[in-house]
Amino acid sequence: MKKDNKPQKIRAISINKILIAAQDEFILQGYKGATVQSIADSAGLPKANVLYYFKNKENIYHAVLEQTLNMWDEGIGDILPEDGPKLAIEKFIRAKVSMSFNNPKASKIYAMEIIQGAQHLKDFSRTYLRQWVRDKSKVFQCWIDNGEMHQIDPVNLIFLIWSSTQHYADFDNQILTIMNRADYENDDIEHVTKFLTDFILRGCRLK
Amino acid sequence: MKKDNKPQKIRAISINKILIAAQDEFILQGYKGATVQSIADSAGLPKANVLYYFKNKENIYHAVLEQTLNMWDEGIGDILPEDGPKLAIEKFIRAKVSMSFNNPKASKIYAMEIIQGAQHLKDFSRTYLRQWVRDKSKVFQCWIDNGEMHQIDPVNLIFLIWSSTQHYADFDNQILTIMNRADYENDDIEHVTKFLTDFILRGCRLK
DNA sequence: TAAAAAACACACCAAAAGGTCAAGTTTTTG
DNA sequence: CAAAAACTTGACCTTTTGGTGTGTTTTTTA
Repeated sequence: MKKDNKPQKIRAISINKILIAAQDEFILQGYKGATVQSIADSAGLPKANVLYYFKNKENIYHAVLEQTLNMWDEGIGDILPEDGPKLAIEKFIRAKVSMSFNNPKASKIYAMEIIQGAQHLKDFSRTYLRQWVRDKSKVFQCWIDNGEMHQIDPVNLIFLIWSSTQHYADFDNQILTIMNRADYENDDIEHVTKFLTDFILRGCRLK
Repeated sequence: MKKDNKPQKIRAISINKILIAAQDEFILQGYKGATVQSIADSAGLPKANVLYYFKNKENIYHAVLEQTLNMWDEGIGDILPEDGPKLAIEKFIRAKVSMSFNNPKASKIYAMEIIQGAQHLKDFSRTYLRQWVRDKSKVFQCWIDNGEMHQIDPVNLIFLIWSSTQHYADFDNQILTIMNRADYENDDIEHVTKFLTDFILRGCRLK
């Protein structure tokens, strides 16, 4: 007799367990290094059961990646013309730092995928991301033209904000080791957000 | 009959071919995904020959990593008290950007290692890197105390410089795709160096 | 509550991959 | 120039792993 899981939810629960386990394994072992068996163990299911929900390993990876992209998309924040440069940048940085601290795993999966050649993300970069950068660059350029903001290359500014915020997720191991700490604490988000916001606003001569 | 390779250099040449091939394979396929056979193929040697020079795959990886760390070490630049904050930061950024554009592969190997938990680099981080950050932080702190520099958290400043410079190596695929370009060009190094130097110096109120 | 659908799980298989061996060939050395 | 050392390589062995097949149990549905 089984525990009375809400009916019709077994599938969703199992898939979720698998995806969480798979994310961990893919980060720690890489795509090839993560075995279906290790994912199954980590999810607390027999291997055959994992392959019952996902036809093969490739599909598991795709599902993890899709989940990651959704998160990326949600967490990206936005840059709205009506906010003006100062508020927009503040919001953007806050959103990205928040993402990094609250969802480091998504950031890592994404980073590894790009570093390894972006095989599965070429389309995403070529279409969605490229357009996003162009759109937001245009917003920055407007502010510059209006004299609301110092002359700064918007594209490289975006890259700088992405990299400096994601660093706290992707390189958390290194950062914690250097600071001789076991884990991030609540204060850290605020501290980093404040540091980056102040620094970058000054970089933009907005402070 | 063989080509007259400089005598006694066969070993050095073969090992070098293997390490170059291995670096590529490890980046593209990850540790587990890179096979001894694929490394051998890429190096133009039979598998058994590769295993003659390196007892096993683990050893190949260690050699690649060691090479990477040496490069990291050479390319890190330095932060000298006598340079004063402005020049020191300029030099530091220039060195790191140069590293990123001229040796992106080393940066990628390093990044993947850290993201995956820094299994092989824990010692390096715990000893060398931690001390480096502490030493250089102290230098920054002196400048701050002397009023030569705005009050800024030196540790996070170092992280920001590391991340924003390495981004151009680790994420080159994404950057190029977004900018709709096939490769970096010579101008890019200068452009990025200038952008980052100006921006970060402003962030430090040194400009 | 009985039939159908979904979920579970053991045993097995074929391919891939790490690594060994032994028999050669080339190069160095005394 | 002969013996030793270094190098080269195909064949082979063992383990791992992705994936399948088949039968059983649980859950849903009518």
